[in-house]
Amino acid sequence: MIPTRRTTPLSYAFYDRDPRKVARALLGKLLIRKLPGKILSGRIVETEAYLGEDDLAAHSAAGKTDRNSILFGPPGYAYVYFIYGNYYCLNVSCLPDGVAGGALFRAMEPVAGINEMAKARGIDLSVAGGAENVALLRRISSGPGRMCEALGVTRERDNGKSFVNTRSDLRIVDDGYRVSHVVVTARIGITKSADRPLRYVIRGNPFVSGARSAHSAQGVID
DNA sequence: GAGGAGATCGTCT
DNA sequence: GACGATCTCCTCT
Repeated sequence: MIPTRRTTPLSYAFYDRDPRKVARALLGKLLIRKLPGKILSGRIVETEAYLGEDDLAAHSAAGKTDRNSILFGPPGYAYVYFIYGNYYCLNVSCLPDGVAGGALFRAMEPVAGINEMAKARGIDLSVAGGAENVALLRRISSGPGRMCEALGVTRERDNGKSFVNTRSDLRIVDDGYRVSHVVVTARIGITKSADRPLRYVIRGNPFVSGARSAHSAQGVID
């Protein structure tokens, strides 16, 4: 599924709105990491919306700190945080400067630079049927921590980076791919405000994360 | 295939 | 000092 169509970078205005709309609209877009001499990319298949100060599960719920200040800044910037001593998670800020909100990238389908991303994850695609083995490909970027590891995203390197600036090495583009059905479920891995339907996944896509809980979670088709 | 628990450390109180 | 927007390994069925 190499993108051959013309791609359009998402604009500042795309992110300058309700995180629920942004999270929903991000599905099907291409997340691109430009590295010297190569490009890594994947199609976004799963996101979550975090609404700001009135959403107890959001990092911004307790107010602005050094850590979460990006969420309170202008839209279209990367908010990267370190979690559980091992993993990074990547968000994009939403809503106007001064209003907290963001969308978390939870899973993507590998599109380009697959071998590099697999290598970064410590996955060997040279085994029998590796490149066509969906179970193996899932392990590359089906989960927030996995995505970041595959794309080499770290807080030191990417926190506060613009998704809109044409010189940024972290971009999101629309290649014309259209999502037919979106399933909306409760968010994963949180305890506060855990029942709010703010997780968005492409229905039937094998690359979404949380397969265990996803089977039992009640989803609403949007 | 499903479920449980440990690893690991930055951030906040 | 406690907790956490996770992942992987291990065990059980």
